[in-house]
Amino acid sequence: MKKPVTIHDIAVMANVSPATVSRVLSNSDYPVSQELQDKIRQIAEEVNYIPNMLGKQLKKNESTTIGVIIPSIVNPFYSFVIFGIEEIARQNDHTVIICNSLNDPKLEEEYIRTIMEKQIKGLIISSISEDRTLLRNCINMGLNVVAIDQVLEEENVSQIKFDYRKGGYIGTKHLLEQGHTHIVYLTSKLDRPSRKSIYQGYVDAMEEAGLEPILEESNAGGLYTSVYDFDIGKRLARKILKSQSHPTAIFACNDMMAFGVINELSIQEISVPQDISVMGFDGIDFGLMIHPPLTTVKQPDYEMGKMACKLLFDKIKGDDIPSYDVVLQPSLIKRHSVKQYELTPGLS
Amino acid sequence: MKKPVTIHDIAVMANVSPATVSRVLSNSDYPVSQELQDKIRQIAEEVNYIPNMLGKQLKKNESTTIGVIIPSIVNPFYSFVIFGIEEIARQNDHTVIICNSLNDPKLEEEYIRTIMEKQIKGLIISSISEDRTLLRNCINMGLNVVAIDQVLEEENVSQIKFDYRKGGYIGTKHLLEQGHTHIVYLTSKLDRPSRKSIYQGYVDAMEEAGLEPILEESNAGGLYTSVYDFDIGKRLARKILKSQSHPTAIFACNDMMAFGVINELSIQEISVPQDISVMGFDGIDFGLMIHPPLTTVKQPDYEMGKMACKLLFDKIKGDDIPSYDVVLQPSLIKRHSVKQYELTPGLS
DNA sequence: TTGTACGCGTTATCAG
DNA sequence: CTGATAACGCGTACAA
Repeated sequence: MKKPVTIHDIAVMANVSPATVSRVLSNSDYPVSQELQDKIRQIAEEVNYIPNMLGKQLKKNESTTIGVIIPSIVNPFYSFVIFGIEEIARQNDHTVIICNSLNDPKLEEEYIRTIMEKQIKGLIISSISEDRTLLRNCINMGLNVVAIDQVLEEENVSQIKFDYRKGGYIGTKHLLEQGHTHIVYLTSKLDRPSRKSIYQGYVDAMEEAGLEPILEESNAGGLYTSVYDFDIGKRLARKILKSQSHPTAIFACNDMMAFGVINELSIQEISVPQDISVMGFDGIDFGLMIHPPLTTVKQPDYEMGKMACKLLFDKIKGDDIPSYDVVLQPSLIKRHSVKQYELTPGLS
Repeated sequence: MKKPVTIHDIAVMANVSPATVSRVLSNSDYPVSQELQDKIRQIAEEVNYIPNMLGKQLKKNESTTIGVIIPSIVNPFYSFVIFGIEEIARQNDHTVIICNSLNDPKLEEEYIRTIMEKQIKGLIISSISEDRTLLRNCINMGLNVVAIDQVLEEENVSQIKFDYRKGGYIGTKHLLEQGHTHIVYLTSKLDRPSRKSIYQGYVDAMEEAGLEPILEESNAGGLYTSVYDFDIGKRLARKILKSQSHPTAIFACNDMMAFGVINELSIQEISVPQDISVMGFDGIDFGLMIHPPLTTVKQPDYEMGKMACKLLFDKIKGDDIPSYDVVLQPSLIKRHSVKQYELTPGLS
């Protein structure tokens, strides 16, 4: 295991100064004679020179990696977000470090600290923490931050927002347009702004139609596996079936829960959508693999990641560009888990 | 955006030398009087000192990040692998950079180079490339490598293997034991050792039972999305139904394909498992969310990631420990996509 | 127990 | 156009 070769080594081999080698090998625009350029490049090639980023970054105080903090990568939604992020990062010759906060503010803080220590200049975060003092500090020290998924109202952080309320609204609206009037909304704990917004959209659409919103909320808090939401869906579905309310449609706050609902209904031999219609929220690919394929509200995950990363590089490069937010719009994916009733003439 | 404070700054504030500050703040075992320790720590706290890892690493030639190269994070299997990796990495105060090779040897090479430039000492890789010269070089220069998923027969790389053949064998065996004799094996292109091995296990079990193996192979090559495999499953299912072969069971080379098969069968109103049984391979969580819940062969993804990362740290720390491989065993997850025929007395 | 001085690999400044 | 030299922030012989 020999020592790696440095520009100094190459310098002595080529009988030039390390400065000249640096200028050539780092593609500086500083003028160097073609003759020396060729010579140096050839030697570098021969000895398999690999530049040391640490030295470079220490000197230039720049970084070629960005940090991403999300609750958990074991969630198709975030997988796609990261996929988008990584694509843009690669185009900008940056690499991505992934941090699963597991919905734990303590872990989140630990990761932010690590990111600062590593002199990373850019962070994309879905923050779960209430306490913003650390992040505030880091921003003041030059960290560029883009928030996704969860809003993060802080000066100088850009946000990729998503119109959750509208998502809840158009999902409900679709059910109404198909003739449903007895629609219950299923959700895991309404402890995050995003979840509240979806619910709000549902409420708005219902009230607009002069109908009574019916909420079924799970009080269980914050795990992060997909099976977990699935189970919540099953449990709430059972609860609804036992109750006296007989909805014609169920709107679940995410696709996993919707899968759970459909699963439970099919076990109890209630057919979807003939007996009860089901609407999801997220638009992950698996929705089209189940039976019936899930009608759902699409939250653009991959695009969200790409946008977030582009925005981040805008911030990192142009220090004079003002922070701006982007609000992505939901769209409806019509598949086959929602039944159309006889159109009621009164509805549009 | 003020300059970050360094140990030198703290040194002047405390009227001591930078060396003393370094010794205290880096928790060196070098003796420093309690008095000074307290003083220095307090000042560091007050001024919100954040150590610069770059300087530290440049000096000590150590790294606190490991690299992971996998085909695509948008694949539940790899998501879980990474989840396991990150957990162990965190326990060892390391951070993880994710590289999606997208099954492109060119990209893979690019990432390996980047990892070397960043002076990273540990790499976990599911390599797609045929050409090992670069990796060979890196290993000689001190890179520690653990291979997962795809075998990588190189001196000094440890491997987390998985007994694919056995997986194919026990999956088939289960179908045989349930009384099936007409079993067809569905697979995407047999261009990787892992896929060949599963198929081999299937063939072994069939021949052992004196039955004819039937192979249905997709010739389409290398995309990386889940929907892709799903579609292959659907297409191959259609092909089988059109053909004169009338299998009682279908064994798919991964769960996504199995989902596709089940989906296509259910669309054509062929009921699973009453008319045709389906066996998957992977054991991802979604298998239990579909109808019927998928019987499948489990490949331990999360555990694979954890093992790989532990092995990697063994290599990084103990430079005298010999490389060793770990072979993980498959297990059968019995759910409800396989029907039991009347037991044939002749079979065990 | 503390301080001095140097070097890790690189780039930027300045002088030639 | 090229070279010497001084940083970047930190750890560590060696000296005191």
